Amino acid sequence: MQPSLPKFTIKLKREQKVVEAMTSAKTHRDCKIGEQINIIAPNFSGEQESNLDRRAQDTSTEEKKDDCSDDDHQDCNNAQNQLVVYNPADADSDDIGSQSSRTYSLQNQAYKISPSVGAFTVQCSICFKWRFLPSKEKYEEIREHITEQPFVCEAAREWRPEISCNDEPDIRQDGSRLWAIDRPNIAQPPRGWERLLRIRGFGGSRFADVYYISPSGKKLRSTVEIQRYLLQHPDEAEGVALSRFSFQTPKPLQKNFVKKRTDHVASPDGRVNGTLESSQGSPMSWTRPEANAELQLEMVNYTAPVVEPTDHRTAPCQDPFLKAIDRPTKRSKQPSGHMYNAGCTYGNLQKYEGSRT
DNA sequence: GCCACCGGTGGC
DNA sequence: GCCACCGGTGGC
Repeated sequence: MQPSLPKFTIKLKREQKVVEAMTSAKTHRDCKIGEQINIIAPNFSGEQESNLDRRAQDTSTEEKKDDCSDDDHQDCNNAQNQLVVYNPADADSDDIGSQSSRTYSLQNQAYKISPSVGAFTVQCSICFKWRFLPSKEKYEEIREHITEQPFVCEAAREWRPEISCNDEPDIRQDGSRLWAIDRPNIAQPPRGWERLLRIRGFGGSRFADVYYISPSGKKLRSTVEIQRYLLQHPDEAEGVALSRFSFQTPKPLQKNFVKKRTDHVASPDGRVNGTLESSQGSPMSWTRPEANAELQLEMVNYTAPVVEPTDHRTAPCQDPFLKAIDRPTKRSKQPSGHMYNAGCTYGNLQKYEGSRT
């Protein structure tokens, strides 16, 4: 039994994807912070699912395969303490780019939700069930110390007094989301500052961007900019250490989510090096944004989602929290069909990955 | 003109 | 291959 390691999940706004982060023993060994990100896209087939929340799903009656073939999440059996950055219904949220927060009711309580990320969950290190977190702030608080202080259901009683490991998980991995591994132990932003994670579209040159919003609303995108800003705004720099800022981003499980640096640019007909790009040529199953648009989270009147012990490898998602709409890409330059082609099954993904260099 | 988003690239 | 940084650009 290897030591438990953090695992994070992020569900992307309007992308019907969950970016899930977990820490595997391997990555912990290989990486300074020992994190990876697993992204699971729409129509993700359980047959080919990752092992990200295998333990969580093991709480159901279904049987699991033990193929941890992917090097990046091979130590899936140690996936614990997962955090999920999960986006609530954003159908009415056109202010995706804004920094404003919304309030919604979660089990008769009002919680502030970041429009850029949404709701957050964490995986219990005891029962491996996933629990929603009431806020991004709580997520960041837990993430900051997730390694030395693994999350347990009991800790959720802070905002859900009745919760226990005996309750159904709030969320399970299914095929409708994108998974990525977030980084553990990222310092909470200094008081008055906000850390923003923006997920890019499929096939981009990188997976995500991190921004910090200063108390005065200035958006900063690198430590250089922050350092410069602090020098120019000493009133906001007091007690603010650069070490409090981290621009580390989650990493997608779907390895081809991010275009390789050596990848060739696809020609207009979608061909790369004479072959069709995955978005058109692979047998992936895609979810169009229009289809996703009708999927909305139901964060209001929240109760712990009751998930039947069905086979998630084939059954559609029944958890209302798993319903989300996609985050539109502002730049029309990126074909939406390409972007939403992230909705591949895991098997297809691996097949595709196998063709990568 | 602003800015969110994306790509490119140097450095490691 | 990954990260950090920053320039380009299209939508508004």
